[in-house]
Amino acid sequence: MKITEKYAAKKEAILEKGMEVMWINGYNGTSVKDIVNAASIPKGSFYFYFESKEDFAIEALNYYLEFNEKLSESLMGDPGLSPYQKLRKLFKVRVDAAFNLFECECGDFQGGCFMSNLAQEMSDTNERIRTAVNEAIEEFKKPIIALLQAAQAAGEINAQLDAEKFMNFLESTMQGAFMTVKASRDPQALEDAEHFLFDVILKK
Amino acid sequence: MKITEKYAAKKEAILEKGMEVMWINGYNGTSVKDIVNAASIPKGSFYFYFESKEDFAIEALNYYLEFNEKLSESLMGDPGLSPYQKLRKLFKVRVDAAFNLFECECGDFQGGCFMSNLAQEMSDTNERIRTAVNEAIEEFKKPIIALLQAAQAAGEINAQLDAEKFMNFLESTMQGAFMTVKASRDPQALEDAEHFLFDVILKK
DNA sequence: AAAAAATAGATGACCAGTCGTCTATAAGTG
DNA sequence: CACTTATAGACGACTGGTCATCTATTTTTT
Repeated sequence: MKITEKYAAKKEAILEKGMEVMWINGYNGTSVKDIVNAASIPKGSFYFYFESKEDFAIEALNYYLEFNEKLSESLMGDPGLSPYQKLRKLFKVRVDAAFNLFECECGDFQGGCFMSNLAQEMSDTNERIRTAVNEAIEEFKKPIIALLQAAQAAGEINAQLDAEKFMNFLESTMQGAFMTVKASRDPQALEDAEHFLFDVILKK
Repeated sequence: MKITEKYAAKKEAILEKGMEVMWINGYNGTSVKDIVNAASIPKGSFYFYFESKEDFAIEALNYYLEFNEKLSESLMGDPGLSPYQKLRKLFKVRVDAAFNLFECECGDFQGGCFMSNLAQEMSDTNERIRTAVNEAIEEFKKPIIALLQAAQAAGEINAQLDAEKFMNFLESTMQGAFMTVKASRDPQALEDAEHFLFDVILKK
C-alpha cells in the first residue's frame, strides 16, 4: 500500500531525528516540542504517529537497535575476519556510534549508548520503558554472544569462560565506561575497558 | 553562633530528604515541589537555603560523598582487616548503600549510585553538574586507590597492575553494573562484576 | 463528495523561581 | 532590667513560561 509506505517512511524520519535529541538530552530532558522541531513536523502530527511520548521512546529503542545492526552489518558478514577480529572491530564500531554520532554536530563525548541512557534515567520510575530497554539489551547481546562462542571454538580466546556471563560483564562494563567518558569528557575509560576486557580477561 | 547551627541543621535535613527523591527520580524527574514535600517545608523556604535547583543538586552531591564516607568509616578504621579484606567489604557496603537505601521503602534494585545517576543524566546538558560530579567521583576514588596500593604492597593482589588505572576501571564497571541491576531488577550483574574484578583481574 | 490523513491551536496541569508578608528571636540601648 | 530595633527564617500565593495531550478543523487522497 502506498499510504502505508509513506506513513512508515515519515514515522521513521521522525524516529531518526527525535531519537537524536532524546539520545543527547534524555527522556525527561526532551519535550515533544523538541522532537517535532528536530523532525520539522507540526506539533499536532506527533500524536498522529505516536500514541504518547512514552511510546515514542519505546519505538525509538527498536529503531536504535536497527540503527546499530546496520552499522555492524558489513563487518559481521565479512568472511575475511575471524570471530575475535570481529569482536575487536565491533568494539570500535560501537564506540564510534556512541560518541561520534550525527557527524559530531553535538560536540565530543556526548551521547553514549541510547539504551543505557534510557535504562539509567527511567528504570526506577517507568516500568514499561524499563522492560523495553531490558529486552532491547538482550536482543543486542545475542549476536555478540555467538561471536564469543565462535572465538572460543576457534581457540582465539580463553575457552574456560562462560560466554554469556562474560557478555553480561562486557555489556555492563561498556555502559559504565560510556558513562564515565560522558562525565569526564575523556576517552580514557573506554581505552582502559578495552584493555582489561580483551587483553586481561579474554587472553588465552 | 546559634543561628548558623540551626540553619546548617535544617539545610542538611532538606539535603537528606531531597537527595532521596532525586536519587530515585533523577534531576529532571524531581521538581522543587517534590523536594519541599519530602522535606516538609514550604516552597519558599527552599530558596532561602538554596540558590537554585541546580545548586541543590551540586550540594546534594557533596552530601552524598559524606553519606558514603560515614557508611565505610568503621570498616576503614578497623585494624583487624587487611587492605584486601577492606576492599572486599567496601564493595559490599557500597552495593548495600546503592540498593537497600532508606530501609527499602522504595522497592528493590532502585537507586544505584547517586553520582553516576546524575552523571549519566546531566553530563551532556549541564556543564556545572558535569564538573561537580566529576570532582565528586575523583574524591570518592582516592581512599580506594590507597587501599589498592596497600594491598599490592602487602602482596595480597597482583602487584603488576597500575592501581589508579584499575581503580578507574573498577569505578566504571561498578557504575555499569548498577545500571544493569536497575534495568534488570536482578543483582546478577553485580555478582558477575565482583567475580571478574576480584577473582579474575586482581588475582595474584 | 466521502473518507482518510495531517495539522493548528487550545487546554489545563505543572514547572522553576519570586514576592511580600508574617513571626520569633536576637542584638542594641538606656 | 525593660524596651526597641533588627533580622533570620517561614510561608504560600503568584509569575511567566513549558509541559504532554487532545479536539476541531483543514488538506489531501480516493
